[in-house]
Amino acid sequence: MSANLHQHGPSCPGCVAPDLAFAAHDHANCTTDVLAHADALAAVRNVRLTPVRRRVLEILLEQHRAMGAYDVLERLARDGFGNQPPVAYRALEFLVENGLVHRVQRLNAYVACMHPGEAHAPAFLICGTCSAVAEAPAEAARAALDVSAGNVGFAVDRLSIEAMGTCPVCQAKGAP
Amino acid sequence: MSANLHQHGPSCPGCVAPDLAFAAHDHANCTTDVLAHADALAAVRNVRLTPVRRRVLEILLEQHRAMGAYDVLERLARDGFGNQPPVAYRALEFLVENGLVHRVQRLNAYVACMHPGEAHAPAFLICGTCSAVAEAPAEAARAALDVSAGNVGFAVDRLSIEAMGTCPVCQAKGAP
DNA sequence: ATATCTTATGTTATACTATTACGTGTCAAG
DNA sequence: CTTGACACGTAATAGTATAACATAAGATAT
Repeated sequence: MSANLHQHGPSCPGCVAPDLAFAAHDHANCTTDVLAHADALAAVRNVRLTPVRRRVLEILLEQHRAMGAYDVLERLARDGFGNQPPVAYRALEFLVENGLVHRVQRLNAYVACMHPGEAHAPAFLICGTCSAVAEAPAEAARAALDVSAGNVGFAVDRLSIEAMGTCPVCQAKGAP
Repeated sequence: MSANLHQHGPSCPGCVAPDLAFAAHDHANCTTDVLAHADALAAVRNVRLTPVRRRVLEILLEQHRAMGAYDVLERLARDGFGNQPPVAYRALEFLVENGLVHRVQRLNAYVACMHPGEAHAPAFLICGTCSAVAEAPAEAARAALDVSAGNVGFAVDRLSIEAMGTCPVCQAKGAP
C-alpha cells in the first residue's frame, strides 16, 4: 500500500517513532503493530481496552501528532460516542496509565506511544515551527538527572523531559 | 533575625535554592539577594521592574513554592492591584521572560528562580507528598538530551525537565 | 439463570487556566 | 508639550479539566 509508505517530515511531520522520526516507513504497519501490542497488553494486565479507549488510541495513531482532549472528543462524538469532556479524559487517562499514550505537558495534549510495553523514559522533541512531536530516547538524560536528584536526597518517580526546538525538516526549510 | 533562619524541609518544604534545598539558611537574606539581583538585572537590560512585577516576585519568594496564576492574582488584589487575570499573567510572563521566575508545566504554576542572571538549565524536583518544588542542576541531563536530539537532527531551543517524586523530608516521614 | 458486585459510560454542572481586545495612564525622547 | 512606546485596568471569552451522580455493561458466585 504505497499511500501509506510515505516520507515523514513534510508529508507527515508528526510521526513520533523514535527510530523512524523524520524518515520513511509504512504507516499502516506501524499503526497496526501498536494496536496489536495494545490488545496484547490489555489481555496480560487484565484491563479492558473498550471501544472508546481503543478508538481514542486509533485517533491518536492516525495523526502521530499531539492532540488536545477536546480535539479527540470531537472525533469521538462524530463516531457516535458521548460528547462530554469526561468521555475523552477518562479514555486518555486510562491510556496514559497503561503506557499507551503520553501526555505532553507543554501542549496540554496527548500523543500515542510508539513503544507500548517497552519500559522507556520518554523525551519529547517539539518543533515550534510545524508542531511535530517526536519521541526520543532519554535513558542517558534520566540517568544524569537521577544523579542530580540523588545529590539532594530526592527520589525520582516519574520524569518528563520536553524540548522545544526545530525539527530537521523545518531547519532545512528555514535556511535554504 | 532568627525567625527567618529556619530549617527547610518540615518547616519550609518548598525552598527551591538548589544548593540549599532541604537545608537550613537565612531566608530573609536569600529573598533580599534575589530581589537585589532582579533590580540590577532590570537596570542592565533596560527593562522596568514595576511595582506589580516586583510584588509578584516578592510573593513567589515568600513561599518558595509553586503558585498558580490565580493564587498570585488573589494576593495582588489584596494589595490593591487589579484583580483581573491579565494583571497576574502579564507580570508572570515578564518575570519568566527575564529569567526571574520559572514555569512548572506539570503544575500550571510558577516558582521564583533562585539564580537570576546565572545561565542555567533548570530541572524541577516536585514532591508528590508535600508539593515542595526544588530546583536542581540539569546541565548533564541537558547534554545527554542534546546527543539524543542531535541523532535525529533536532535542534533543541528550550528544555524543560520535571521530576515527580519524593523529597528527603517526606521519605524520612514515610518510612520511619 | 439470576442476583450481586464491580467497572465503565453518559450526562450535567462547574471549576480552573489562559487569552483577546480595548481603553486609560505613565514615562521618557524629541 | 506632544508624541510614541510601554504598562496597567477591565470586560468578555476561550480553552482545559474535574466532581458528582445516574445508567449500563461485564464478571462472579451462588
